[in-house]
Amino acid sequence: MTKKTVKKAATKAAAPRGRPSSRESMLDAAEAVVVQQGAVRLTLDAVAKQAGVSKGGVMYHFPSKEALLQALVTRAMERSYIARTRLQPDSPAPGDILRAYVQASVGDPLGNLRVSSALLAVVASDPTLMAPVREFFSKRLPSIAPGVPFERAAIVHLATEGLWLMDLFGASPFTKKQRTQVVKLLGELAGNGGTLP
Amino acid sequence: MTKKTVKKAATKAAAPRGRPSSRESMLDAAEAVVVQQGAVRLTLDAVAKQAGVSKGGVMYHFPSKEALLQALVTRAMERSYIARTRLQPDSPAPGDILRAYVQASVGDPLGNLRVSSALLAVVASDPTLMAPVREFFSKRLPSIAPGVPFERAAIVHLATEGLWLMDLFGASPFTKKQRTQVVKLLGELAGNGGTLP
DNA sequence: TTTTCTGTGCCGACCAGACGGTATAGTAAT
DNA sequence: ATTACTATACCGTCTGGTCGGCACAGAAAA
Repeated sequence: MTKKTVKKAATKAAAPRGRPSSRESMLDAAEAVVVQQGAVRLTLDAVAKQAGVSKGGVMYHFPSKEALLQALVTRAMERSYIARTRLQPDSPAPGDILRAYVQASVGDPLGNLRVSSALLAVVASDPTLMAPVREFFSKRLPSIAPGVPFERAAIVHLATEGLWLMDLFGASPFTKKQRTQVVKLLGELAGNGGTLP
Repeated sequence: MTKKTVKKAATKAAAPRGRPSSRESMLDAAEAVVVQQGAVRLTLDAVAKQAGVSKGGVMYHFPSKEALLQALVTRAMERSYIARTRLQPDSPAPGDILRAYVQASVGDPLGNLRVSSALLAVVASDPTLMAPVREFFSKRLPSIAPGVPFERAAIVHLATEGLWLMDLFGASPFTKKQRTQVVKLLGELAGNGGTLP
């Protein structure tokens, strides 16, 4: 019945003290459940099963489901922030940060699927938990496009989010080639040089 | 003893002619529940309560929850389509349809909130039901922008969806003034004349 | 006209299972 | 012994779904 797996031994030693890997793997499991079964089936049992632990194990790390959702949204924002800043040059020219944001948002569809799944689960379960996300979103645009004209930054930002949305719904109307083309154009528009055909 | 005559054709071309009241009001109730409480709380009981009927009454019109979700997504697409085509001129010039789409997507935030809530409930509950929506989305862009260069149409389309997403999350980074400015710019870009600052 | 029949629309009680959460006993390593 | 973690059992509530029945409209029969 219950398979006692010992697979967590891998990262335990490598991980710095204080941040055990099982917690992270449970968050991974939660995202996987959302991707595979939908947000309403994100239950503690489902997370436990997916993570290969018991429900008690999940409850130990997350005292309530709300705590799980909160951790989910926190990690999603962290990842989103990290993915963006990692691509940033040390001394950015105007448009560089915006371009890094575009790349981070569309460059890793699978990673972004996880982020969006986490957010999806949160809006679906408890919209009030989205407050920090709202703030995160609201502050993003201003911080993202120094030296870029407002309208240009706004359009690039919105279009990037739109592409993200399409991925979330799996409803992109673009072929691979078209998508590449659009992404390239977004990158050019992020700099001040690009123009629209 | 209730003989269930199979005469009841499912939600096909059944136009809401004869009975606009109950069924529609239940769908309204479902959307209201999602808006107010989140998609996971979209239960048959909640819909019944919101609509002021009993659960049995809901089950009479929608034999299963899946049927309810399906009706929800169908109506959402219909509304979205209607809202767009209503703004269309009789003999559209290049860019007119695209501009009508922008206006429809951005002009009625409250109506769009209902549409997006319905879709949100569906992705959350059963992602597989989104298939028709995907098709709807995929066919929209090509049909929307005849005579407009692909890249331009793509950017306008994506940015509009992005704005829609921001509204859905209640996370618009724009002030009212800025939003108006962006919408205006989108309208200009929809025609072939607009340029980016 | 009055009575009987029939189908529609809805109700309320109920069920089996799933849900979030609690309590507790256990293991392995420090 | 303490700490860090896991597993099992259980509880009260909620879930989607079933079922028998009620009210009422209109058609049919008297």
